Amino acid sequence: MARAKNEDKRALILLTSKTLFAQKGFFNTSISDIVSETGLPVGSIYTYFKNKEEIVKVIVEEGWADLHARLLDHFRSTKDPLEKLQALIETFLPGLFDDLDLINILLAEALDYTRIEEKLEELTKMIFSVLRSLAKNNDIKLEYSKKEMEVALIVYFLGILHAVKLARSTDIGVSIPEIMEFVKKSIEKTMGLKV
Amino acid sequence: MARAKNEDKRALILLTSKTLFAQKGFFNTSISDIVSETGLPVGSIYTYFKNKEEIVKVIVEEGWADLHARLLDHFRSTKDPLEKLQALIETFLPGLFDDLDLINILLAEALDYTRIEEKLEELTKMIFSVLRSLAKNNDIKLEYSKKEMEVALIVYFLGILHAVKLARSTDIGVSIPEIMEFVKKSIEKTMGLKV
Amino acid sequence: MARAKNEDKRALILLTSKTLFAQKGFFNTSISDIVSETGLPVGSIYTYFKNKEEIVKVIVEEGWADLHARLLDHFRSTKDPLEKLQALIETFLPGLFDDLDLINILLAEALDYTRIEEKLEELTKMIFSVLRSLAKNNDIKLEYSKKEMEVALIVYFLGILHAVKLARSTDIGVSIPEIMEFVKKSIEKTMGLKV
Amino acid sequence: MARAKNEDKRALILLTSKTLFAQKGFFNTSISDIVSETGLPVGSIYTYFKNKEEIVKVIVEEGWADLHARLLDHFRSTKDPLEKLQALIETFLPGLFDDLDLINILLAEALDYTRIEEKLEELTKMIFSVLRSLAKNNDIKLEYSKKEMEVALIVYFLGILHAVKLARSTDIGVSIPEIMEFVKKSIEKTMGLKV
DNA sequence: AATGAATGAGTCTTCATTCAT
DNA sequence: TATGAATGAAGACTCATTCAT
Repeated sequence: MARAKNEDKRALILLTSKTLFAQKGFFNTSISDIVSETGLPVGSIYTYFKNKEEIVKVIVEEGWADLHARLLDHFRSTKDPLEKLQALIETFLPGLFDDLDLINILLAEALDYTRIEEKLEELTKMIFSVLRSLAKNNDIKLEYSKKEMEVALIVYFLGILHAVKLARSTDIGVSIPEIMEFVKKSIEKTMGLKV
Repeated sequence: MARAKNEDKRALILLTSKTLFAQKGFFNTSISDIVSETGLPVGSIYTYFKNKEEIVKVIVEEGWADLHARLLDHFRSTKDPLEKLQALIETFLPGLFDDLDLINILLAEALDYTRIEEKLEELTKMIFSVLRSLAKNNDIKLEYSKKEMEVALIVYFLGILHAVKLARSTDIGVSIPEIMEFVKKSIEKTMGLKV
Repeated sequence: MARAKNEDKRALILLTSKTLFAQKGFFNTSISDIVSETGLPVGSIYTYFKNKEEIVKVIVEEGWADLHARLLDHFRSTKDPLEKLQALIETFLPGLFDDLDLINILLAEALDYTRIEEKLEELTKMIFSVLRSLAKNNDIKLEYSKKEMEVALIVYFLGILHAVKLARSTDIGVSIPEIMEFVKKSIEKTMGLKV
Repeated sequence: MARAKNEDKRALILLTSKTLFAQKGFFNTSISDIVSETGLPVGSIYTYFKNKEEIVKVIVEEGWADLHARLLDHFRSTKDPLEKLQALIETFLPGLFDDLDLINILLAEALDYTRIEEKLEELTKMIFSVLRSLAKNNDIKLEYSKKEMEVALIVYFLGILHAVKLARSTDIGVSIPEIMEFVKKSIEKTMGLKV
């Protein structure tokens, strides 16, 4: 009885807000902007979300969960660490780069709204374990300690995200394929193998 | 004298705003916060700056100019590219890392208020020319093209800044000295020499 | 059976609302508060009551009717005006004082939602007639005219209620037994007899 | 320099709000009502008061302080306790009754916004000391203990205020002069003297 | 009848900027 | 020039009530 909560509306609010937050920033996007853009009445925003802050939080949380799940899928589809690495580079990263809105939000506001450090740690661990297996399998002597790898991965990941963001929104003179190429070459150099 | 007093006020506004913007963000800092913190009357803020936006712009612009000048000073103090590189690593970077407030502002809001891409380009060019001389002087065959170096420098620079920011404000499990160490090692690996 | 269930719901709404209105006030109590506290669906509130206002009105109306009925019962149980007076003082007043929630609502909002003056008049008449019979029976010469008695009863009644309210909710330094004692002594003084 | 805060505006806001609060109640009076009625811009309300709640608090606080001061003046103007009592009855009470708006606010909302019990205690002490001197001077044996007097004064005061409120706003059948008369007679009875 | 999502007018409050003094 | 009161559009959010299911 009574109307059931409408999943489509929730999704519409999230999608619209994500675009707006990415374009204009969280603070420059008003609830009234979201209302105009979605065509929903103000009240409806609040039947689906406690407040404006919760909207960003959910965008980040669900966006990240999605990325994470996709990566896990790729990792589970093979045992070979090299294939895992390839999946990471050829499928996961481009997929992530497509979600520029999420990247924007993550880099701009996520710090205040979600534990970004936990997410980075999750990711770092997964990649580190792949690289280690890869090294083991191919008899590669890694020149970096665990801690060094950790630092490297964090710096790379944040750097790549930010570079992609700038690549799309400014005249930085660097393209996304070039960034992809850089990532690939770096890994190849570090691991001494072709991907 | 009166002039000096005015400069003091301007500087006070900039310093206070910088701290506040870095701590609470641009949008969560009100002019009235700046007024309370500086003890100046509201009107004064507007005799020194056109509006709130101009305050961030000046903070970023002057902050960057300062960094840039410091780097140039170091570069001019020697002809030896290795010494230049060392100055970069041992003086410039730590100096930059000390200005965490500026880093915070640059990464969070700068995009909207200043041409960060131009600044990155400036920096990239300087470093690139150092590395090239270094390679030439030491007969190192650089394995990266100019474009690749550009991409690499951008990714590294942004990644390092963001990592430092996170290192200070969250529990990311990575310290600034570790980040410094990573930078050094990366350069040594890439250039095949000790710094 | 189904009917009984409905009566239960209606009663639950009234009881819960009464507590909430007394605790937080009518305007600080939202329908949603009543919903949370009762566990009933919002819609149910509106199948039992036209709107929020009607809930207070019913609380006051039924609460008063109950008090009135109890008083009448006591009065009917005896012919002796002295016993009536005693019933009034020893049973009715303490009973009323126990319904602090009703007192709170009556004093705070009743004016807007119910004809409190009619209720006061009803009560005043009953008490006045008791006192008159008492005076007659005991050959007491009342020093107050009818009008004066009316004023006195109104002032006393309102003053007592408000004092009880304050006694319970603030640190007024006066207890309910002390108020009871004052009432008794006043009547004894006025009527020149022991109760 | 700059405009000085305008005492007239502050007074206008207080006066207007007092009337509105008394007429429609605190919760039924919106800031926007105050704005319409005063003709001031919204912002101005907030340059003079922190928020809506502060407006009531100030109304009550300043209103009470005024009453209190007036009473003190009367008390200081004479040493004779009988004259003090007369001042109380013939000047202070009528003055208070004229400020019906304040009475309304005091009885309706004061509990939540001001320590009404402290105010009652202040008043009670003053009156009690007058009555005691009076008793002493005239060799009257007071039949009430200090505590009893306290209770009596509280009940009387609250009862009178509430009765006056009802007398003005409803059809309670009792007039303010009649209430005044009752007060006078009660005191005369209790103290055994003419006022 | 029962339900609870839907609605949007209305709430209080903020705040960058202006301008009278 | 220095000041800080004045301004009002815009902000996020609430909530009694309705009505589709």
